[in-house]
Amino acid sequence: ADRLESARAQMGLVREENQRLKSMLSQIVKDYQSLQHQFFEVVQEEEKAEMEPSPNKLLLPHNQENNEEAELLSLTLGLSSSQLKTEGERRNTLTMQSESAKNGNSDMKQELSLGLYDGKIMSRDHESSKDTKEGEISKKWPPSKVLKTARSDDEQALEQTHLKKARVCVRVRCDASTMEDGCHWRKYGQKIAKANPCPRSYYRCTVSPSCPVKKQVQRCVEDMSVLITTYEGNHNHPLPVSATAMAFATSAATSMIQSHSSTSQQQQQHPGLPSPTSSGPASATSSSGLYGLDFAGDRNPKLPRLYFSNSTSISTCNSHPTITLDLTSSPEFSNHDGYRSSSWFPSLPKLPSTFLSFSSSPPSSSLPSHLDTTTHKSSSGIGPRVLNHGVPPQHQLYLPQLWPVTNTQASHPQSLADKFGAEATKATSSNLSSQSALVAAMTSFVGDRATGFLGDKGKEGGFGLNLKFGDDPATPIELLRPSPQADGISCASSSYMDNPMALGSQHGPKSSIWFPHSSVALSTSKKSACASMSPAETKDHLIKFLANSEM
DNA sequence: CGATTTTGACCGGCGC
DNA sequence: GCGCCGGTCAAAATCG
Ligand SMILES: [Zn+2]
Repeated sequence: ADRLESARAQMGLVREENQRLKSMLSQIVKDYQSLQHQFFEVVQEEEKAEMEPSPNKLLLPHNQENNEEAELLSLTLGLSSSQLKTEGERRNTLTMQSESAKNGNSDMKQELSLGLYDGKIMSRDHESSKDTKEGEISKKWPPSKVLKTARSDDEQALEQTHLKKARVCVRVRCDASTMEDGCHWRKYGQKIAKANPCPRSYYRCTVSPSCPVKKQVQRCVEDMSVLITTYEGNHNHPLPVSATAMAFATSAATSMIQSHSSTSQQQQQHPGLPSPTSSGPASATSSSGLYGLDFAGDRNPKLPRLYFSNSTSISTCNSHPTITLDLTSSPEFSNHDGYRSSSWFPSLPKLPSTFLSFSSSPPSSSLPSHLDTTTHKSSSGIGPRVLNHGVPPQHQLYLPQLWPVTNTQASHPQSLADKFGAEATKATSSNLSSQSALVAAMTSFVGDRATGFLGDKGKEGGFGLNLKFGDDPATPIELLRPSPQADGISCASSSYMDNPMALGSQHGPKSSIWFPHSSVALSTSKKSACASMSPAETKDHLIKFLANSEM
């Protein structure tokens, strides 16, 4: 009886805690959203007024070997570093002044119209934009001749580090020809890269005609069931909630790379999607502590330990700084782990390089190795599986289930595309989303309550995001979304998340969030502070950022 | 009919 | 300068 009593008490506490966390999280998320929104507005305005690449460019700080963003959002409040911040402000004012000639300097006025306007301007990429505004080419990232001058500065900056735009490579087990990440993509090319019989497809984000984001998809040579998606750039527009997860993850990773590379030059390269040609100087990097979200306290009831994947690494391929998130570990993690440690990242001592991993169970909690043996048939069937069963399961195998078991069912591998609702897909994508979303949420949470003061400025009620830390240790964190009616935001259940179309068309702008390219979020983890930026710094940025966009 | 995919031409960077 | 190579363009073909 006594025992029971205490147990009950504990449960109560836990529940309470849970509750608190929940509300906090939802709050945070809301804040975040509103923040994004504001940011977006600001950027839009700037974009509209922009066309003044040169000056901005010049002001761009060195470590800004940004992605395309540099040009598009050259005036955005640089999130990457504090100095940036200030510079950004300055820039802001500048542009404002110049622009003020036409229309006041107020940003809020044009918010709405801006969006539309923006959309129109770029109706037709190249030519139209070219002739529209006198000579303000500038914004077209499709690099090329025209930009030459405008970019030169950037280029130089890039050259300094010998690196090109950062990329985020995501490995995920997926049968569909392309991973559903919530965005809309248009394929613009396909090529068979050397060293990999599987053709590589090139996609470009079509959500906004001006969006610089690109991605390339290719199957993994070693394991055909693994899809390697490489993202490049950050969206310059709000995107459907269904896409925020990935977007966030990638943008965060990107900024991470940036900050990382700016400080330390450790790069490691790996074969894989990237062509083998890449053979730059690659120094091993212990990415362990580097990445945020390594919520220590696994024992701490407060925060669950999060690991994104058992493997995240930074490398350089074709002079593109690349961060790789490996989400393939789920079902047959042991295999992969082995594989990975042996061939994927040969030089990397497979240390628990954690980025975000979503296993609520502590690493130590050995996961039943049998798990892999049992679950592993899944999608397979295709291609050779190179598995080194023999390889000793690495220490870091926590994370048995990134996805619910259901996902392993892939009964009809190929047909994924059509039967979108199919279990497999659903499980996969939705969870992927949830996970990332979770990360996002957690990140911002841990990152800083600074966001808190943003209060309820959020116009659209944000997508109520409720976290529920499963009671069952085996069950990873679960993301619960409010019903559509709840807040006007769609995506009631995760299943909705799977269909971007539905989201986009039915719910319009309301259900969108924009993740600029926040470095803020990422570097905020507590214990594992990013080498390049201390939490404090981050906080500072965040605050400044907020203040900035607040006006 | 608009949006997207296909696919071979085309381009710039790089190593030789 | 040449050819390989990762990428991109863009016209034609398809899709829905
Ligand atoms: Zn986009």
